Amino acid sequence: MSTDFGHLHKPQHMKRDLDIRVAIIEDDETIREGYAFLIGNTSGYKIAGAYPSFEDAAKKIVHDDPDVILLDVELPGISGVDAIPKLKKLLPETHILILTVYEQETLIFRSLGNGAAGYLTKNTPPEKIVAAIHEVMEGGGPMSANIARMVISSFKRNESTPLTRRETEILEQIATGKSRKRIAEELFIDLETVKSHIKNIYHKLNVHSKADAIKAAKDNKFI
Amino acid sequence: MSTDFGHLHKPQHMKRDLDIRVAIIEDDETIREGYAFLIGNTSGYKIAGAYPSFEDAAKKIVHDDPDVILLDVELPGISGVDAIPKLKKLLPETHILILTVYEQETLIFRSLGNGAAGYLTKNTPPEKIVAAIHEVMEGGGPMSANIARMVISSFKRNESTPLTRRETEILEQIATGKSRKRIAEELFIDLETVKSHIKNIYHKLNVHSKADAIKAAKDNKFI
DNA sequence: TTAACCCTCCCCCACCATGGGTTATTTACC
DNA sequence: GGTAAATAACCCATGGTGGGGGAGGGTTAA
Repeated sequence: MSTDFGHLHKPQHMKRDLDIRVAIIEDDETIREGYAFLIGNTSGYKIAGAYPSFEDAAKKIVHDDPDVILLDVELPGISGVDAIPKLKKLLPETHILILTVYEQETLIFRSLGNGAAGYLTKNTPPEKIVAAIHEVMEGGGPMSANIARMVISSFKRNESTPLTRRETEILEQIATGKSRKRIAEELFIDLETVKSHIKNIYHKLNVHSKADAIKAAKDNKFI
Repeated sequence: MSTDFGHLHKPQHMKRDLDIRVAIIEDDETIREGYAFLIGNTSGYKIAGAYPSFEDAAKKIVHDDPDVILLDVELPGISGVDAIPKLKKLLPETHILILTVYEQETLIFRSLGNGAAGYLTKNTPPEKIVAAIHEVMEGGGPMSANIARMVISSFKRNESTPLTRRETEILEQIATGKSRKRIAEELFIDLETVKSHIKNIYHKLNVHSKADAIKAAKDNKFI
């Protein structure tokens, strides 16, 4: 099942300790073999294994012992996103690099949340894929430009919030689960003042509950 | 106050519409002039202005009209982080690229939250700085490798959570401000079951309130 | 100097949620 | 066949939430 082009260009018995061992989990055979050929023929890199699904990988990947896994997010059987924690359990020291056509926010953030070290789209040129493998080995976090843009904008607050500074502050406190009383104490204001602010927040956001206010504010990046 | 090396290598009247206009806000004169020289002498790029502080920039930057601003986070007077929203207000279409020696998480996340389009450390080689300017113009989000690593790991969940899947799910719902009753309805389970899960969560996290549970879980990246 | 906005505080009301104790069942995976 | 997880039930006392109104003092900008 595994594919190894390492012997094509250099003797394994000499350099295998220095080579970065790369595994590929990708259901499309053409793409899988293409990456394997690319990486296997790059000096300093070696294919440790190539598998069409997580189920296939699970049987051999611990023995193949890769340093970096290139992982597709859409796989037959268990999805790539859900495979991440399972792979981390099998190989805790191995870096997982997502390589996929998908650019949906949920897939990106679920992948990174599950422990992926980087996220590349498949239009990434070969030399950048190799550079990204090197980068994860150095502790970096390689991302395609559009992925990086989405990741960065996920941090960005909405500048045109209808909430005042105090209202934003209080809504942030509410979102941490604190009671109005505790918020009042920590901000050194009266409970009645907190209640007034909350009423104003609810009016501005057109909601009638804590949960709806938090959701509206998060959706609009007011907090 | 502004520095312009554009005339050194090409006629402004011909190519100025095609050049990317770059401004620099950096208090260290040597560094500021160095970047200005680098960028001004790169084909396709032009220095629109170079200023030692936000206060100096504020007077002229709207007239200088840059496409990209290179911004230091530590400046005399108003800090670079706090200058970001003010610059965005003056020039809403302009991309802000942080260029700094600081790698503290709070500075990074506050910068990105305030609307920075990218974050580079000052050990970035000149050609990568120029590439990053190009990348923000294309809608990307350039980051130094170590910055990207910090950003990605901020998404990463803790795999060794003491909470079960259901407990994690319920604590996430609590963190959105929903009541136990509403959580029960949305998960199609009894209110008493939700209460049981919450009691177990509190025991495992050694807390005695909603707010403390949310804080403990967020601090440890259980949610 | 008004008006607008923000932050602050006060009263009223009805209703619902929270924290904690204990025990017990069913399901599912080693 | 045992352990862990998810489910549910009963008890208790306490506290918080949402919404109605009004009102004073501060700043800022037209």
